[in-house]
Amino acid sequence: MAGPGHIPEATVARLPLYLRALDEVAPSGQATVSSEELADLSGVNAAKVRKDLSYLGTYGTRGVGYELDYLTFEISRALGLANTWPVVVCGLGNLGRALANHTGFTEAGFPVAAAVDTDPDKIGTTIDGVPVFAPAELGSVVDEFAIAIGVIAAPATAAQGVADALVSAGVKSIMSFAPTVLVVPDDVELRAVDLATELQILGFHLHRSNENTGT
Amino acid sequence: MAGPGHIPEATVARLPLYLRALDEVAPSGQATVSSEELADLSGVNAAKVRKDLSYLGTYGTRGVGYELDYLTFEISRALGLANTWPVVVCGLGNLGRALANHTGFTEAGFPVAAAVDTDPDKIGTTIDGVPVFAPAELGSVVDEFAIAIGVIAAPATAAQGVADALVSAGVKSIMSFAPTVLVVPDDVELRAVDLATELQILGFHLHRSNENTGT
DNA sequence: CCCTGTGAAAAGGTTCACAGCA
DNA sequence: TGCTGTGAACCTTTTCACAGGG
Repeated sequence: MAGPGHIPEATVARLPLYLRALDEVAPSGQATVSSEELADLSGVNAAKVRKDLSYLGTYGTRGVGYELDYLTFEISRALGLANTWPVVVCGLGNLGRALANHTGFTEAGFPVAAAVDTDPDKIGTTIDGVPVFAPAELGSVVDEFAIAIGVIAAPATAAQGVADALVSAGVKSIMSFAPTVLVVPDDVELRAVDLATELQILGFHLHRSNENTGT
Repeated sequence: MAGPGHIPEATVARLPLYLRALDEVAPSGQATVSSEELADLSGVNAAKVRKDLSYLGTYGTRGVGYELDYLTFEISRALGLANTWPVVVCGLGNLGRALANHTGFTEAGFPVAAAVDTDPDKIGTTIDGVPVFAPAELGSVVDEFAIAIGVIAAPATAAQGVADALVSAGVKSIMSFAPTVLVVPDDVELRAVDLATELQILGFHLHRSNENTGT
């Protein structure tokens, strides 16, 4: 037995890819997968796959590969997917509504249990099966639905206030789509996804290759 | 003069943050910003800011800071924001519609010029001012609207086909929200944003801290 | 004295290459 | 022979610490 002493962040970020790859292999009925097969399906290289999996402990068989069921179980466990983690979506603009209704969340074990918005017309109603509450109710919502993760889809100007409210309510994990820097305590895990930033990074490369088309 | 010999990827990914920080400082009317101020506003540390900016060439004044207007201009230029890059959104499910209507894209210089969907009821209509075309029309859409970036919001099963079509049409930058690995030629820049994966990464840390709450 | 610019050190992550077990 | 597990080399990124100009 080799316990997962400490798993590097970069590895953690790839574990979901491996899990997806394993799901794709599963229907084939094969009992084992090689690191190369996993690598192809997850878009990384085989050496990296092996090193990543070695951090979970040693689950492969030399000359054979990894047992599919067992590996799936171990990765799921490392990711905490034995539990389901209820999510509250904060802000029901275009993006917020799409997220509240996003089937991929529930499928991955993160059901959207509640939403919060400032619009009086929405408060008290149900949107796509998700009950909508006022911001002031956030604390009790977190308790009642055992919210583990807050998703911030509010405008940039409101985002820090929402983050503060989530933190006060005891939420330790936040995923933000607001195009602004959020400040949270050290013990709160924050992941920021900024769509405009992503496009600007693509823009950099577009611009670069246009420049190099000269000379 | 020190030309931007080669800018590391990690730096490129932070340039949009600095730009946003500069926008926040602008209303104050101050003429210069220090690396520390920029650092606070963009959530990184000051040494990193200085090193990053040094890759663009040297624009700061010792003892004073960076001239706000000039720095804004230089970062914008490095990111290619002098141009606007029209975007096509492929797939008008929940997420696709939200993206097509996302004001942040246009504001950042990436107008959504067109959308593509398989639904005959949507083809030929206009959704939030964005004309919708059939997948088969993608080639001509890319030409007509001078599309620079393809955003894939189609289901996982359709995503690779959409990517192939975009590549055939000559698109060199793709942003994908589909929860699957996409294969594209080396000269095509691909950024994948997987929402379920992001939540799973948060789940890992939730799980970890729960474990450590014992003993 | 203040704040930038940058070598040098440290940390983190990736790739290589091969030993070792089935 | 086949494929895992892993030390070692390598590369990227971050951080430190301070020289140097305003």
